[in-house]
Amino acid sequence: MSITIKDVAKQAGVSVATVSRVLNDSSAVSEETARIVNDVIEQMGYSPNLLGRNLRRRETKSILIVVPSTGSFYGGVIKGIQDEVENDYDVLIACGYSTRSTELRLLGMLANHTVDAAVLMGTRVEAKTLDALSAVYHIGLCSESVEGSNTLTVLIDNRQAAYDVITRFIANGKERIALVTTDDNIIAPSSDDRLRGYLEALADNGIEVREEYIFRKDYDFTCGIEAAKRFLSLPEPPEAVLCISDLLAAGVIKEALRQGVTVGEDLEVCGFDNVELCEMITPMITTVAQPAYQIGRTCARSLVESLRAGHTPHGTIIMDHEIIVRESAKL
Amino acid sequence: MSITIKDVAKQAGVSVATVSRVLNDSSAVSEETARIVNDVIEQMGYSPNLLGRNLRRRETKSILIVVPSTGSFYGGVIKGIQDEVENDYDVLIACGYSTRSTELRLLGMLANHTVDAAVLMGTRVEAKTLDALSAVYHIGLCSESVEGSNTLTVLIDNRQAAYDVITRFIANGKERIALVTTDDNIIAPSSDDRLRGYLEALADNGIEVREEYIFRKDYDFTCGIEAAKRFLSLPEPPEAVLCISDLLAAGVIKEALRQGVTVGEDLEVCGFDNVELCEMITPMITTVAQPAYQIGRTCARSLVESLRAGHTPHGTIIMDHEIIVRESAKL
DNA sequence: GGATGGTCAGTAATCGTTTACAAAACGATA
DNA sequence: TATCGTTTTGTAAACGATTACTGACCATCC
Repeated sequence: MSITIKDVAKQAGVSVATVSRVLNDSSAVSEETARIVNDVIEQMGYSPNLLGRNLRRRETKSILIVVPSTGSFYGGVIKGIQDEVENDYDVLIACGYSTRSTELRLLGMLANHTVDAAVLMGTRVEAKTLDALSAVYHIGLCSESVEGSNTLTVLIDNRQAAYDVITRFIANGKERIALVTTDDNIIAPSSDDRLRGYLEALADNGIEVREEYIFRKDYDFTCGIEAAKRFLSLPEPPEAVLCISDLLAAGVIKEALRQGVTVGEDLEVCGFDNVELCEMITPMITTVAQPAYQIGRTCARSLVESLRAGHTPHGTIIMDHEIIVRESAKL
Repeated sequence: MSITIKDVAKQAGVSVATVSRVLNDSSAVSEETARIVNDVIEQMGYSPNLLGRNLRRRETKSILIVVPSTGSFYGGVIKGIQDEVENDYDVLIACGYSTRSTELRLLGMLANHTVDAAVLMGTRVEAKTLDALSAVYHIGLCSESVEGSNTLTVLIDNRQAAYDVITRFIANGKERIALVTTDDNIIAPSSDDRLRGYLEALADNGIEVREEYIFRKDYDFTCGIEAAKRFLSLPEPPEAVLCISDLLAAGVIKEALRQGVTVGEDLEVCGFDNVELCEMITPMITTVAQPAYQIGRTCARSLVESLRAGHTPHGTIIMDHEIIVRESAKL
């Protein structure tokens, strides 16, 4: 079938050990022999079977990224991880589809030695299970924490980010400020934190919270449309809206435009994540940017270091967020 | 270190062969023994080392998808592949970043037995190399062909799709019809086919081709903006534009709006791919939908079948496209 | 000339599984 | 009881690599 190290050895007239040495350190092998072996390898098109190698070495030099969906926010994080590990590790991506069983199945790749480490971007796995796993395996979370877990987590201060946006809305004279968020705080505890920031900012500025200004449903575009419909049908519609994702913001904007509301004037809209979409729609979306690339790199660095050091990584790393002002909100 | 089959065997007081049998067929093992072994496995939290297993079995039961970028068009194809192989294969995704060397490195996973098959969505690998690889390994292409290659390819008839759109434009009385495409026909031969369809449709309807109506640059949003700027500065600007991606269409629309042109009336714009973005921007984008999910499933099915049958798959499979009429073009 | 040391290469054990083959256990039959 | 089938189990050889250990070979030095 496939060409193995044995075939190369035979062809080159040396032992498999020598071939292996050429493949690796090549220190204790004469130049002449190395040349011959390399020629044979070249000529036969030999490529070492990583199963054999990894089994023996007890490591795979690859890391797994579990994304909840094939959406586009993750691109930055993935690139960051990729760049950080460069030639040291292969990066594989798998989709967990936000279901616990799929996620656990994927995390099983740690146990069965398919990968050396895993990065999750939001998960349905509970803190207890996660902590049990991350005590033994190298696991990192990006952008989304898990309430009560000590697993390595790299993310922004979501409470503060929301607090900042609301504060700026208020500084600009807005008082009727709404929030569009998700009711699924299992997979997105960040939305809880953002809600908290929203509430605290209002409280700190003596503005009372109006339950009708908080729309909770799901992450996506259509929910944004729904939210806008609700808000705009209110006797006193909000003057500003913070959405916990850019997709939601896009939905709000679309519906507002449809109803003839001037977004950026009559209604200010701020999103979250700074996905590419933000610059594509008219008006362009003002948003809170997460340093996705840096989050990825930082998480990967921790993972690789701990892999090298032979322990598992823990704790939370907070990265800086940034408010990017475009057209949909002046801020 | 990790728990192995030997540990389980010892603990259960049986041989490793018996444990292995319980793990697999479990046919020739008594119920009593099976129960004991399963209990021990459960209790010790044993999970078989896939490196050992795969090495022995000479297969990994996993397939690799190489995407050119982390963009969102691929979601559908990925889901299709995923669903088709369900519990039979793990699906791993890696990003080739449209560089030949990265792609080749990833395809090396076939040679080193990390995966059983690979799916590419557009590649920079040349036909010769690709054919050499696909003669030995299980490789499939989705959505983008490679000129002159016999590798299994699943895609729509891009020439026909463009032809259809242009024909409909003409039927609606448009004569000044532009095209926004890429000049990179290595990675996207589909754009060549679409160009051909555009030209043929014009020719078949006796409309002369105007070189200034063809904008060639790149795939993305900003190129769409550039294209619109060019078109709209022409003494006779086009009445309709076909863009070979939705992102380009979004760019064209954005710039047109900025210049006060009513998209869908003064200027009709049609995109390609039917990404989620289409419904998000105002006006919503009329586009050519590829049956991404079906493309993925079909490709995966071929791959799995040939894997089972022990040969490599070849040839081209054409799927139906569909024009989805929204607001940016009446068609 | 024999002891010493340094290079270079080979032998064989090992990583964790699966599985062909052999052997044991067991009940049934003569 | 001896024999014969059937289960059921164990032994050991793969799978393809790495690497500790050993030894061959050669040059150097006393």
